[in-house]
Amino acid sequence: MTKHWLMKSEPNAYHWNQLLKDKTTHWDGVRNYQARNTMRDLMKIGDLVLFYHSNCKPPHIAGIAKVCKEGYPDHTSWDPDSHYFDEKSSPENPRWMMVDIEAIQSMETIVDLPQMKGDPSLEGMPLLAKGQRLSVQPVSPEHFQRVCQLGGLEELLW
DNA sequence: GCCAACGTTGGC
DNA sequence: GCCAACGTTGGC
Repeated sequence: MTKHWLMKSEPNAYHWNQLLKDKTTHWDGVRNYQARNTMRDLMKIGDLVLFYHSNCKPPHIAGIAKVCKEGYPDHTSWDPDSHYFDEKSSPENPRWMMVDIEAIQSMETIVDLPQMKGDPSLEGMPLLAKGQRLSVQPVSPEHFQRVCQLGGLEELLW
């Protein structure tokens, strides 16, 4: 059963266009337990991902990706030179996990946050909940479908 | 730049 | 186990 997720990235940290160039990337740097557990336990190969640009004007969904490698240790967590270094993590006892994702396709038109907030059929979407800041979060199949539709991808079946 | 919301830390 | 202090997220 394919599941659906949303992953946030600040455009100046890792831009959707970079994923288009790279084809795939490992989602390193998540240092939140709930998001880690989602990547470690729940995200499976083939699951679909909304790629969200946060902390920009306006925040928006830029494209669709899929999980291409399931949870494994985030090596940046034991790299002292990494911005994401965590002294409590080691190769023997990794504390943080990541998945790999692969770009599928850009939105025809980006779907921005005000648009999503104003769409009645996206009511209840976790992204839109007040105060939520999870960088990896679930999306219902219906909400995923609707965002694709708003982004001009209605001809495709997700 | 502001600040509300949230998660983590650490003293007790 | 509680909770105050602190740091971060991220929209505005």
